[in-house]
Amino acid sequence: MPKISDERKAERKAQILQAAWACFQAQGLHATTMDDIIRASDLSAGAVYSYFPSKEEIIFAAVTTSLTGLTERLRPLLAMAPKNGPEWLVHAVAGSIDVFGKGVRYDLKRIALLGWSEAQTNPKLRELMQGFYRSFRNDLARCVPDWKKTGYIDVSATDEQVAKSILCMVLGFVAQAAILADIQPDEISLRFSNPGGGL
Amino acid sequence: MPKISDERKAERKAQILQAAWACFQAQGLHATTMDDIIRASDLSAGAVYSYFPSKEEIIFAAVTTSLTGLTERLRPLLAMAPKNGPEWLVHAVAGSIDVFGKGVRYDLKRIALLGWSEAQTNPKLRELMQGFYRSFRNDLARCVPDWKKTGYIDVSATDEQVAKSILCMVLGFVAQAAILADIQPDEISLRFSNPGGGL
Amino acid sequence: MPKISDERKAERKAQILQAAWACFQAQGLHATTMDDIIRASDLSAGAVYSYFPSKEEIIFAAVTTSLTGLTERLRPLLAMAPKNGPEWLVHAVAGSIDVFGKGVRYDLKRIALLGWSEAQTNPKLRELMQGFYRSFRNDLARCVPDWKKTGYIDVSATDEQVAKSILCMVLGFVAQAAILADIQPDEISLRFSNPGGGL
Amino acid sequence: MPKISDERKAERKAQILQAAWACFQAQGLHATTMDDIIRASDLSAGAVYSYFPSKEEIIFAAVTTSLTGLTERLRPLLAMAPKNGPEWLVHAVAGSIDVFGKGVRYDLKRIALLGWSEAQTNPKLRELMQGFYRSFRNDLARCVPDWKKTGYIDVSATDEQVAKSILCMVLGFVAQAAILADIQPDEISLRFSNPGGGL
DNA sequence: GATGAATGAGTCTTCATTCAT
DNA sequence: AATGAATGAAGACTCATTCAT
Repeated sequence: MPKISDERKAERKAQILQAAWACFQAQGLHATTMDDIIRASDLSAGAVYSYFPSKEEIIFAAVTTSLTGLTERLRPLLAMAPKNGPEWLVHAVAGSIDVFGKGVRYDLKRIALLGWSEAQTNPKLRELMQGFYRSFRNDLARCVPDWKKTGYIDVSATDEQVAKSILCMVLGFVAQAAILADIQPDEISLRFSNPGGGL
Repeated sequence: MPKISDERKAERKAQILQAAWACFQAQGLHATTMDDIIRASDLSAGAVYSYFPSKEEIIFAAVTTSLTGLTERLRPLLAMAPKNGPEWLVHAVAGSIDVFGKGVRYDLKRIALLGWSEAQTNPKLRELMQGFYRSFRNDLARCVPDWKKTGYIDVSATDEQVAKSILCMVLGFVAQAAILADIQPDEISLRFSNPGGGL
Repeated sequence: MPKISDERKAERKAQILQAAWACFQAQGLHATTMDDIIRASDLSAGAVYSYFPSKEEIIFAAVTTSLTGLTERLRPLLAMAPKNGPEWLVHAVAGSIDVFGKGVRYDLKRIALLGWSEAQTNPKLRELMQGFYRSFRNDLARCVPDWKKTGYIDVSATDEQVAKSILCMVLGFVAQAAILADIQPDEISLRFSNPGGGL
Repeated sequence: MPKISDERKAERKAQILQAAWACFQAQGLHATTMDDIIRASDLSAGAVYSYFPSKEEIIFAAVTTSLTGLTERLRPLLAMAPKNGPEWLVHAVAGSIDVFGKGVRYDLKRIALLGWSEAQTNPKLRELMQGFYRSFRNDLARCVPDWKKTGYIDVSATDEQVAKSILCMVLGFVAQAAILADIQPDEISLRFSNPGGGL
């Protein structure tokens, strides 16, 4: 076999990653054996290992890929957020997460929980994830001044606190949808007022 | 040898569970070996197995214990919720989760993620967890009519949707605190109004 | 099973080591698989690994044991060397190596070559071996003054050079016997004189 | 494509063998993978396999080459041995081994040990090696009558025994130099007399 | 009741060799 | 002829669980 092209290489990597995610989703990160991934990817052990040096790297690459894909999808939503308001954004983001990978039987919400859990004990993964969520939260914070001007949200909270609160909403949606499986993106309501200004 | 008393038995079980959680938190559910738990609990393999028939049962019991303990702590907060409003409740619940087990180096937030993840592939655990969160959400829903009367929240959302939204807030706090470790319970803000009735 | 006694433990270790040597001698250090050793020692994989943490440690322990056993056998010979002369010592040492382990189908000469080879790339083993041979050579050097007095050997060579030369003889016997298998300990002759003081 | 010339073929073979030795010396025979050799020889896997059918054959060819090269170097020394005496010969042979391959970072002494070890379990290699050493020893034996005449050595030892003893010296030098790395060819002394004729 | 040594199926990973291109 | 991706059997090691003492 002559040298394989770079595209073909990337294709194979994607093929392995997709196989891996299918296994991870069905059995969990650790209960999935390399043999499962190897069989699911229709390759030999050696072939898989020529693309990824270890199971850990497959997990890392799989999470990275998910996070990168999600970033792409969130970018346009964030661009439209300032004029559409926070509730719209939460619905849009939650909706985007909800349908992510639906065509290929891939539930990003359930998979996110696996990643979060793994990040608790895997430093490299933890850093990757923190980077992603911090960046997203910063993007959120940058929308807040506009929202305050339009009167969408209470001016007394700092931009950062608002961003944290909205991230809570999004992460909470993911968790609740993954665990209880009975919540739709547009069911989230942000209509909390503050009667009399008291807390 | 004299039969062991029931209290002694419960004590031992608690001792094992505590050892297990310490390991789980440090290494994750699957990276923790029975040997780790056995050593940490200062018992013999046989002894541990006389209290729990398998590692899976230890995990299940550990989660159950956490959930039960949490339920106890949440009960009084839920009782005070109708008159204190939703933001107070979110702060109170998040705060309660935040300090849970702090005395014994036990971070409920991080551990919760492990449990959520495991519940994705372990049906028994999934059911347990669903029961707990559904019940909590129902309790929340029962507070909503009062909040609507007091004007705390928008009347157009159903009670269930409000409960779902508040649960998002709480679960999201847990996830964000576990992953980013830079959010305090009282930073969550619910002060979103709805200018012009739009969206 | 209750706690095992220290003697029983040492016995088991010896049992494993003996099994390992049998395999090593037959197949070489690297061609021997852990499975070979496990089967030969009539234990389970887990049992073997509870006594030795890795194959490398088994190799190291096996070499150490051989070297220790040999040291014991050489001690009395060295004590008698000053009065019996160098040729006697070479014959005695070579003879001792020749019969070492003959009862248990264990040829120290052939095994020594495996160890020497391994020491070329295994630093820990190399150090162990260097320590052993250096110490032996020092013992030899301490005999030389007596030999010089008795006229056994040429006074012009330093004690250390004589020790090196004798060690050559012994190591050379081991190598030659292992490779050609046609040399007896007492065939080694040291009767080289130096006519006319030349060279 | 044009057929490759025989010289080019031999060149390639030598290139592979040299690469192999470099790896063998650094990592040992078994720890060296075909991939190591392939990379070090700057050829493709297929190319290497077109010159040698297996790793074993590479090892065999490498040893053969070393032995052949050594034979060439020893021939003139053996021719001069009868008139120069045994000690001169030992120094000369040891010296020749010592400098062998020094230009190309190739330590014949260390490599010899790898070969000896391998020959313990590889019959084909064993035979090759036995042939070489037997032949060398015969050449030595043929020098002995002259040495006896000149009074260099004791007449009571058979020619074969003297040859064996000298081979011990040489092999022992190789082993000692490879293991302890602190002996020079001319440090070997053969000046052992036999006071009073006693053994 | 308690102990902890033993089990052995199962895990990840490597690597000599082949063969489609 | 040459390439190097692919194969897959085999290797070292782990660990949940058992059971003889």
